Amino acid sequence: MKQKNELLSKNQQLVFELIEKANEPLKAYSILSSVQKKGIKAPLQVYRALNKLMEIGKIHKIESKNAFVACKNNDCKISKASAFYICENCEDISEVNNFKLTKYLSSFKANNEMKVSKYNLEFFGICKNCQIK
Amino acid sequence: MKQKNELLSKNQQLVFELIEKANEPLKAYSILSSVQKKGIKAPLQVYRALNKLMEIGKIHKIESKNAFVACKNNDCKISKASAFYICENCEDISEVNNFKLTKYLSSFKANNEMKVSKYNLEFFGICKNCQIK
DNA sequence: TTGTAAATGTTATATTATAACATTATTAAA
DNA sequence: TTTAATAATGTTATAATATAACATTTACAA
Repeated sequence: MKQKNELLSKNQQLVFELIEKANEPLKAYSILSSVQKKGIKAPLQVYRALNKLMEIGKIHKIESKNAFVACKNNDCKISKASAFYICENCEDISEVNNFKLTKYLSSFKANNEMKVSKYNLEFFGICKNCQIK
Repeated sequence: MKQKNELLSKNQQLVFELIEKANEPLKAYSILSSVQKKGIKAPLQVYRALNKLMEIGKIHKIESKNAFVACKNNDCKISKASAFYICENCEDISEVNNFKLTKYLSSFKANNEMKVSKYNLEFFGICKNCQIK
C-alpha cells in the first residue's frame, strides 16, 4: 500500500512541515509568505505542493475557510474521508476522530444514488472552551 | 416560526429566482452577468443577496465549488444542515434528502466536543448515470 | 414622525487560484 | 547507461472569488 510518509519533494516538504507544525489551519498566501525565505517565490508553487499533499492524504482543505490542516488520522485509508469541528466563536478547528462516524459515512448509500469515494464534512458550533466563557 | 418564504427584497428575489430555476449550482459572477439586465451592477450586490439567502436557508453554498443551489428540503428546520452528492465525472450535484442521515448528523456528539448548530457535508463519487456509461 | 435596521448603490481593492510555457529532476525500462 | 516518460520546478501574467468603505434609500415598528 502506498504510504502516507512517502518521500516528499523539496517544496512539498517545506509546505507540509509548516502546516504540520501550525496549530491552526493555514491559508495558501500565509504559507507563501512563510516559505519565501526558503526559496518558494510564487503562489503556484505553494498551490502545487498543497494539491499534491491533499492527493496523498497528508493534508486536508477546510473548504469553508480556504485553509489547510495536516491530517491527524494517521491511517491513509481514511485520507479521503475528512470531518471537522469548526468553532464559530473562536474559529478553532479540529479534526473529528470518530470511528463510528467514519464508518457510517464511508458506507453511506442512499437510494443507490452514488458510489461514494470521498467525503468532506464540516460541523459548525461553539466549542467546549467557548461554552464555558 | 420564521418562514422560509418570507418576503424577499428586490435583489434577493432576482438572485433567488435565478438559482431556483437553474438545474445546476450557479457561481456568483455567472449570477451577476445574468441579472445585469435587471439592474444589479456590482458583485457586492450579488454577494449580499447570496449571504442573506443562505442565512434564511433558501439556498446553500457548495463550498468545494464556490457555487450556490436552492434548498430542496422544504423544511426550514433543516436549513442549517446540508448534504450533497457531487459527481466527479459529470459535475452533477444533488442535495441528499435522507432523514436518517439528517437525524444522525444533527444529533451527532463526539466526546462532547462541541454543540453542533450547523453542518455541511459533501459526498464525492460517480453518479448513477455516469456509472452506466 | 421619527428613529433604527435592513437593503441598496458604487468604486476600489483584497484574496484565492489557475493558465501557459520553459526548464530541470527523478525514475523505470530498454 | 542511455533514453523516454513522468513528476516537479520556476516564472510571469491573469482569472476568479469575495470584501472594505462609504453614501444613500427603503421599510417599518415605536
